[in-house]
Amino acid sequence: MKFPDAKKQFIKTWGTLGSEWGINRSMAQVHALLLIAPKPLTTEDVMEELSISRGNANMNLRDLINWTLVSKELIAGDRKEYFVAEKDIWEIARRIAKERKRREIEPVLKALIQLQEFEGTKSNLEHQAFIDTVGKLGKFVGKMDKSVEVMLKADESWFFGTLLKLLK
Amino acid sequence: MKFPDAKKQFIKTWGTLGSEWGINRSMAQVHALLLIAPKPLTTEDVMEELSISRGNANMNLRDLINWTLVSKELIAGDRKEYFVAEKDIWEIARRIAKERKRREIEPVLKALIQLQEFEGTKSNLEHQAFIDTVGKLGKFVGKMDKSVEVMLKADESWFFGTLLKLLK
DNA sequence: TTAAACTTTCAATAAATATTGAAAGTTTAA
DNA sequence: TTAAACTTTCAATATTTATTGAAAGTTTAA
Repeated sequence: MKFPDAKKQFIKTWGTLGSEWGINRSMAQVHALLLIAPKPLTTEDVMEELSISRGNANMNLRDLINWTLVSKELIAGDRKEYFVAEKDIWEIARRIAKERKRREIEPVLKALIQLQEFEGTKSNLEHQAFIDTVGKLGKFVGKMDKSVEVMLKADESWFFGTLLKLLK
Repeated sequence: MKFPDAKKQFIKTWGTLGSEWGINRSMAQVHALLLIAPKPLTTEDVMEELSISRGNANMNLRDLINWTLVSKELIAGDRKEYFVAEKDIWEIARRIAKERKRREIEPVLKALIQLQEFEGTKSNLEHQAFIDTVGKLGKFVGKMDKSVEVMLKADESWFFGTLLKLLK
């Protein structure tokens, strides 16, 4: 396989994964492109490589910066903005985990805890099933949240090495 | 908060989480409804409770069955099909993990391994950056895959117990 | 200042995805 | 058998989400 095809294939694969995980396909593709770029790219580079519009490239780059997966880089003597992706895979995983925890797990946890205030009637089957499920789900999501915290504090070799060895 | 509101709130919360994770909002809502149902529901029950069409209810129930999160239940002397959700939260998590591993992680891993066949030119910066990133990503996704395998074999108290104890 | 170089915004449009509902298909009781 | 009871399918439609591109906004060099 020649380089241009390998590159296309990689971008496509990452884009597919992104969309399966609720992430905009273009955003995942811009990320893929930057992940394999040996040097900072401009908005124009991204537009050209992925055949997307300026607005699209700009918005997705901005989103990637919000996710802290990409940062702007200034190059002396050039007015253009350049972009680079974080290349350390473990660091990427941590940043994604951190954001998803904040954006998704925490609000759900909060909602579930709030729903635990519902008291209901002891003799009412529907009420009891609700209380039971919401209680168990709340506990579970709480543990998930704590687990992500552990992962955020850990370093990669501890996480994959020590932990997984202990769990076997 | 009264029961009907708590119920609505729960269904809404679960639906939102679903759509953030690339799952059809209706499918997540049908799941939520079944999770808190004290007894099996029919397609009609689902249609009515969620104000969705017969076709929609049917398709989402079928999808949930494919995910092994819901099963059909026969009630003697009744021609209708009834549906129940798995209620054990750890079991739900395992089944989701199992399916996502199979549908998403494994194909990406396969693609990344295949891309590692690309050899490239030593003096070519682009080639070297590509090889480096794809190699590291492949290793990482491989570890993720293994971790999910561990989780699938573990039981809940072992998994969260060990993990969370190590935090302290 | 000014104007060129560059970035951002956003209303219009396109594309993707979900939903409907009626028709076709299947099963069962009589 | 048949027809009622029930489930599934799928083309049409609606809804949501992503993309475009030109205009507005910002920054910088001269």
